[in-house]
Amino acid sequence: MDPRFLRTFVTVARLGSFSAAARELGYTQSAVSQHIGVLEADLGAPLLTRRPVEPTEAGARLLEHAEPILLRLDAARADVAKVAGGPPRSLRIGTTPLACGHAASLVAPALTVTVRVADRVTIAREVATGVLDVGFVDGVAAVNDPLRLPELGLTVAEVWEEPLAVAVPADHPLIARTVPGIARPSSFSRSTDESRRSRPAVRLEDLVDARWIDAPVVCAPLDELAAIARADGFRPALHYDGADVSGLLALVAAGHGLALLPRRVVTHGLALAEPALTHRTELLRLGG
Amino acid sequence: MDPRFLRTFVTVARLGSFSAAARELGYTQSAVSQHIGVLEADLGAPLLTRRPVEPTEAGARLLEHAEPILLRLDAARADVAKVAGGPPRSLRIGTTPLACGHAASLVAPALTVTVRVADRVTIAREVATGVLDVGFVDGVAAVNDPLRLPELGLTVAEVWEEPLAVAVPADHPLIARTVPGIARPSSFSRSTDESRRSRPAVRLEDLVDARWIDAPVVCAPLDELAAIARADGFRPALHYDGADVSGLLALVAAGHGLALLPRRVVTHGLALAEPALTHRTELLRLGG
DNA sequence: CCTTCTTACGGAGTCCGTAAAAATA
DNA sequence: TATTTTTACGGACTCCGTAAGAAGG
Repeated sequence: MDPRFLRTFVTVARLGSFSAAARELGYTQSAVSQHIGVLEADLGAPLLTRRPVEPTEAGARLLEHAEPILLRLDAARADVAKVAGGPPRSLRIGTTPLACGHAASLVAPALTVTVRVADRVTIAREVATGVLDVGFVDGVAAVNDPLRLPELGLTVAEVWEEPLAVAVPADHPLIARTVPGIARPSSFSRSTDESRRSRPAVRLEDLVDARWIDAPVVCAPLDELAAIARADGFRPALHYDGADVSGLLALVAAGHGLALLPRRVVTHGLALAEPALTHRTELLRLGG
Repeated sequence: MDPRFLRTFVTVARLGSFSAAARELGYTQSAVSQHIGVLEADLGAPLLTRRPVEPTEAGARLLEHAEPILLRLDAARADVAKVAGGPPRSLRIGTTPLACGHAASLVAPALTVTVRVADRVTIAREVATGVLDVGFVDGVAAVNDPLRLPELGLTVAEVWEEPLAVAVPADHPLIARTVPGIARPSSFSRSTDESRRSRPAVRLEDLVDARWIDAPVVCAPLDELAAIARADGFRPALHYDGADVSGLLALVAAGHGLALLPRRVVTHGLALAEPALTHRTELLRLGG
């Protein structure tokens, strides 16, 4: 199973065409056909149907392994290159939108610093492959639990955890029902210990049936949230693909749904009863 | 980075010798030398020192990636072979010692069933590579958290969670100090809710400085426990390499140290205050 | 010197492009 | 028939064994 063949296999599967894959990879169609042929002979099973070109069951199984393998091979190369190469000339920082504040905590030395914002998995991948030097990623997790990221041999160099809150519109019925009158803009920043204690916090499982906004780039994807909170059925009322927090908050304010975010960015929100759930930011580095 | 070359690299690193690796892999010394040479040229850095043969810094980084990659390649092959091959003739079950009870829950169909007992990582590896059809592994984790296993594309088909207890000798000072008089053999099985409530449970972090027995094959390794319980310094008083629970309990009874085990196997023990920590057993299968 | 690793060289096999054939819509 | 994939074939390259050459201890 030559990695090159695996690469053409995933490319063919992705593009649904031998010829298109050949074009993308700089091979001839013939070569691609031979790659797939060798792979199928080696594994003893057809991996793709032809016309239309789609993965067979065996091919689907292989696909699920091939991509992590190829990614990890790139990570290995990048990791070796890093220790082999001398001191870095520039610093390339990657960060998810909400982790950007922590990224600023890195004192910038006398280097050219560039910052790139993307989603969690992209950041992890690019740190692993050496495109980025460090990455800041955030998400929702149980206290002291690492974020669930693809295993690429990355190390978590530093960790920050902060409380969560459910962002809600100012006039959301849930506020009226469970915590009357807290929906003031400064509810979190100004509330005293006393007012906070007197206000019952919301349990996540009670909000399962509410309308949620799925904003996987900004914070935890809903399906992941369901796994963490041990509650099925967080169905999205709306899918927000932006990377911008204020845009998400505007949607929440307009009543399109709720969102689970770090308390610091939430103006109208409900405190969480789950103390074991936090917003976690991790600083990722390559190697050990 | 031909996987074959990676394989000879890890073999050379493990054996500390080109010739020994050649013997083990069925190559000539020359071929092994060429493999390493190609790898070093490709990555642009020396990977091994010669005489003595030891990984360089770059080599150490590569090693950390190479083994998971090779394992995953085997897993991919096994996974495809599984869907390609017809219905299985025999069922090979792997299990960790404490998960064996759950393994018995698998109703055995009209197949030849063989059971193999090994440690967690071995079981996971052999399920991934198709040596075993299913695997039962156990360990300590936070409630609803998966066990930390090498990422090999395995699926968790079923899960059991049960309460934990700290196994202690009948006359351990901790019993006298924290929960006087509970060290009766039937303390857990016979205790009523009332007696249980009146008996203060023990927090794991209070036991950090106690003497522990590290029994990584039987239950969670101590270093992992430290990570889960967020407490450093679980230093082992004794390292138990056996796979046998009764042997471990005998050592505990003889006062050689404490052990964290599922409550069902503990006769003299302390209940845990952490409700979020459980003994978890997972049924592992290949593929999705 | 003896062990261990490296280098030189050549045969067998692999990889991939050109070109022609086959297959499917 | 038009498009896409497969097969045939050959050149260049790779892999690995034999054998001779360095390099340590």
